[in-house]
Amino acid sequence: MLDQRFDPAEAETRLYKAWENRGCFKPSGDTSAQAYSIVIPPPNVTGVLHMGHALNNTLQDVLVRFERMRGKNVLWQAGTDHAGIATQMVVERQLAEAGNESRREMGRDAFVDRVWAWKEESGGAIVGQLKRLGASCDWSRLAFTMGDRAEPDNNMMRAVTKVFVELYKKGLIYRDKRLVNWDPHFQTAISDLEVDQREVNGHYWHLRYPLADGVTYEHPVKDEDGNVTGTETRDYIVVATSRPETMLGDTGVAVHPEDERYAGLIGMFVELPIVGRRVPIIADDYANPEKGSGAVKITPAHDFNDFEVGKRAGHTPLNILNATAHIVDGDDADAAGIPADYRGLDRFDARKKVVEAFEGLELLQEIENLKIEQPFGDRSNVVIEPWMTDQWYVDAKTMAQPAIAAVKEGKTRFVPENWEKTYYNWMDNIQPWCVSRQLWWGHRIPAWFGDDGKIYVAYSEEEAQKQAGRGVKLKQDEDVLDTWFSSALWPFSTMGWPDKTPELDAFYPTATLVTAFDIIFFWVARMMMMGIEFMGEVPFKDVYIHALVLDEKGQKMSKSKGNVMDPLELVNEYGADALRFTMGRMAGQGRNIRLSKQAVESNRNFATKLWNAARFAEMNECGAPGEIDFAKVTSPVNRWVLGELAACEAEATKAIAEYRFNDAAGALYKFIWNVLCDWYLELIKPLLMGMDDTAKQETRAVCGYVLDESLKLLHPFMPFVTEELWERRAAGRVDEQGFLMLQSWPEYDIARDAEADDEIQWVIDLITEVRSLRNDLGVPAGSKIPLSLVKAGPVVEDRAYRHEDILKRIARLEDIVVSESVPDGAVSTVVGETVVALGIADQIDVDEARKRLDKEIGQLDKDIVSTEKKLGNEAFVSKAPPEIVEENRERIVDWTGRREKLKAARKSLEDL
RNA sequence: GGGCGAUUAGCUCAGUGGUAGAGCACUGCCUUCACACGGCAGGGGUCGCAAGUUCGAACCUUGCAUCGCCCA
Repeated sequence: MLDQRFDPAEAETRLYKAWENRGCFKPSGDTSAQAYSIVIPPPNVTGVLHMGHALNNTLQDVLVRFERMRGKNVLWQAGTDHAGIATQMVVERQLAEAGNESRREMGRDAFVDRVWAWKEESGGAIVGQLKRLGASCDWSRLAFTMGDRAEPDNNMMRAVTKVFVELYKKGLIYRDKRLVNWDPHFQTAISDLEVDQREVNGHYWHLRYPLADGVTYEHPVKDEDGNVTGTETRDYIVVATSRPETMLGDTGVAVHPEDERYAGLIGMFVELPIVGRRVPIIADDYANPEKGSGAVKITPAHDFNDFEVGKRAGHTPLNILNATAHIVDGDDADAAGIPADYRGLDRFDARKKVVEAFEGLELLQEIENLKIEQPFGDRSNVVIEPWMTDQWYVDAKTMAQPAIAAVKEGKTRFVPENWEKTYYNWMDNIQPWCVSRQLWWGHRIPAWFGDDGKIYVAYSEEEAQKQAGRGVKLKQDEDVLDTWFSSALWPFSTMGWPDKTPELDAFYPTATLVTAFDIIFFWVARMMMMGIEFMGEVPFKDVYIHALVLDEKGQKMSKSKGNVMDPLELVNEYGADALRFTMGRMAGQGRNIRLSKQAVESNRNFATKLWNAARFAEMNECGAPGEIDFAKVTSPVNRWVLGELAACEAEATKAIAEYRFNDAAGALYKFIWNVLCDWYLELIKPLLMGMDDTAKQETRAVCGYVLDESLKLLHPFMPFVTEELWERRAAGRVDEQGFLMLQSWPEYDIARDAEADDEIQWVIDLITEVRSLRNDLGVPAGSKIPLSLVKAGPVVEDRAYRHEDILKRIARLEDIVVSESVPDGAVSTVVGETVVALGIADQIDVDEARKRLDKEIGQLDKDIVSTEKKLGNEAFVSKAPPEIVEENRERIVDWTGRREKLKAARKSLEDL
């Protein structure tokens, strides 16, 4: 006997282990079957499972379980990435907390050893968490972007080296000095995508730069309303800046070429305070006349826009900051003319000192308070500096072209389609991809600097030495590659590339990539470029972009807002199935998911409902019949439910195949709860308890069959409760037939039986109508009442006879008779074509009954009038499709008939 | 400023030209032999606003408003 409820905590780990131990997650290896593969977006090795992962992996698991059941040879490739900065940060923090020597003190090799040790010990906790969720990845192939340390020659490492070397040979990787986003905390370049633009309270300091050579000009003066009232003579020009310290590196002041105020100053010079440098006033469109004073200081070495302006004007950038964001010392300081007392100052101290100096010189015109956008490192949380350094770049612009074409040609398809635009937008404006990072944890760049001043890129130091020739001393580049460089190879490196492997033959290109939109830039684009370049084929056919998971108010979950929901807590409380089904039901295309505990709870209830349906089946000996021959099923209710089952299967199958997860989950929910539990199980109770043995056997078989089939259909979404029931419903079944997760996805040889459908629908309508009347009129729930079918024809009489037991049972009827007229003391209504009379007048408020009828008659009046009006419209009749016109005509006939009968019923109440 | 999207019942959302829907919440009744994590029955919406196209618009077009996200 089944317990009253499913116990997820007990069953989930047990079932998961059983699946894993029997190798259910591995590809079937059936090479005659169609291959289906998904590579997991590798979670960060330092990561913990968040809602985004829960959604992402639930959807992948639904697809993978579905396709496995459909008989495909399925690989869901698992793995994690090494997350350069994040991991290095974790280990550095540990060192600091333990009071150990720092990274720099212990040296590179020791530190990297330490990171590997951490990775082996506590990295990849998220793998265990994915298992809790039920993710059926092939863990035996668990990959890591840096490969297996015990095997230094592993393919993951070789893949990265090969890609770097070959791209370099093709000129698609090069070294360049440009501005990068520099993280002064980690002292490394980071990508645009790792920079958070945050709005913070800041200031605009309006600084007066004295004009050189005694030049003056007339500057317009405005009154409070902004009207120009006159001019004043100025021997300075005002620039506004949120970063006054950068003035030490200014190379000019820019004004808009059409800004009349400053037209006469173009070509003149200012004399920079503090550093005493003469710099030119130039014309450039970048200066915005509307913003601040309209004049903007230009610091090419420390601002991306200024860099471009400086380049146009031919200025040499002056670097004033070092790697830790302190003012430079030495040659750079000399070049910029930085006074001794500024050298070595922290950037924020320097800012104070510059402002004080301007104040002292009476050159500080104004301090404006306002919100400014400031760049922060998403890992370090410090302000990012644009900084000039030598870095390695991938020529993304060139590599993007075939990647763009592949989507245009439909080789890769975005679902939903509109994400193509985001992809194109990003790809069309793609910047050189800076792939070097000043970190120790990662793939060391295979480049060697010779003492001959040349760079040698090679597979190994030996090879580099060969290139350089004897006598040249080589030193390998200290830097490592961006984590995304190796992640970009994921769809083929995880399958063994650069070696030729059976996996690559079978599973590349992958079928689908499942990811959130914020990863389109990070990852999808880069995999496209690398996949096409090295495999000659796109890495995936479909890219399914799913929603973001927000809190119930629609806000992004974040630690600082304190609205983070932990998926594992929800799994513990409600079970993995409940969370998964919630994700599935809410995963509509193009919509974000607002997750609430309540939603998860209601889906847990759904699991309980299913469980209890199985419990009912067990109590009534509805076992597991295996197959059912639809042609031999005779009872209308059984033929009806089989038709409903087949319709549900068709809808669910189509929906999953089209990534409409919410539609699939919705169809299953409706079928199992509203069709199977609400009606079918109720309708068959008399058959199961009755004396007709043939009908009983048929019903037991159909009920058991429909239940087992429901388990199959629901399995991709709710793997645990369905697997548990699969086993519990038929002892020993798993040993004989295998797990539910390995059963074949249903394909039915079942047609809808219109006659059975009509009949059951009539029964449902009658029951519903009687219940509604009873409730509305306050008939006591327990009282049994007589029902008359007035002037019922043979079809209705037949149905009433056939379903007498169930009608009596759930409509609480005393008896059912066919009569010539509405009996005295009866209140009537209409079901289908038939007037149905209930002998309840003595138990109810007759006024209520009259009101109820009046209301419905009134509604019909309105509907009939509006439809008649429509049909009276010549334009409608002549232009609308004939079937629509016909539909409206039929509607009028139906409604009028119904109205007449209701009016008669109303009349019969007059006398009471 | 550019792009994308949203606006339908109290809440979360389906619904892409033909009688406005679901889940949750709410109200009433019911502890009936699968399930109170339940059953039954109800109430509740001029589909953001305006104009247009159309016989007919929640749906198509345009404009506006509000909100969200991404990019600059």
